[in-house]
Amino acid sequence: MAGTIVPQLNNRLSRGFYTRPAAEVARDLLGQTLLRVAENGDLIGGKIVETEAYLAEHDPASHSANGPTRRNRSMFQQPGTLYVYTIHAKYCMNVSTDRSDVGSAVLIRAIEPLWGIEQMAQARGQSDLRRLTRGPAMLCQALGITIADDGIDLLTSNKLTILPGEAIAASEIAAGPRIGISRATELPLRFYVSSSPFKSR
DNA sequence: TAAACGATCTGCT
DNA sequence: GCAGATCGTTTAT
Repeated sequence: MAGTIVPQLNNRLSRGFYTRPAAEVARDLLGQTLLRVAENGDLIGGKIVETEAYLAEHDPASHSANGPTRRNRSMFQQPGTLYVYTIHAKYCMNVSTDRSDVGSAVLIRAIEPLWGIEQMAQARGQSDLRRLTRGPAMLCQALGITIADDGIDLLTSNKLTILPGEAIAASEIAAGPRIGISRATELPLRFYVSSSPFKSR
């Protein structure tokens, strides 16, 4: 069982992994391991099964479309920086990609819970495995990620990182329109593992 | 400083 | 499946 394998924190995805166009990073994050290290050392996380790319240029749906602001500044930090924002009174997490100065990121929308399921259930006030991390705000609540985590570096943080996971077969990877946006709705920048019951739709 | 708007979720049918 | 809650950020006055 995958959940019994203890993740090795010294084996993180590299800076170079994130230093590529957002769509590539979004696709390649599928299957990787998102891991939260709790205050008491508990490991909480799982396999990334759904992401969305927000591009550096010509993407009116991106928070960075009108340049840097106080809110989106983490998108303009070095690749691998966490960008947490509030929307509808909830939190969503992204990872900065591409180059520091262009403001692109990948939204992590859903994971398959593998480690710390008890802790996630408690944080969510919900025992149904399929309703623990099935959307960006649910995911943040399950992992205890808040606006206070905005700007942390996934390559050096002791609290949150991404490790290499299992490879996903190309035939299992699907792309489609991003969810919940009103502009650039036609671009196929949402990527997901088509067979996973943990993707948001 | 006021108003509008979401990269959403939950509860109820 | 859908209507309604929700509140920080942005943009306009």
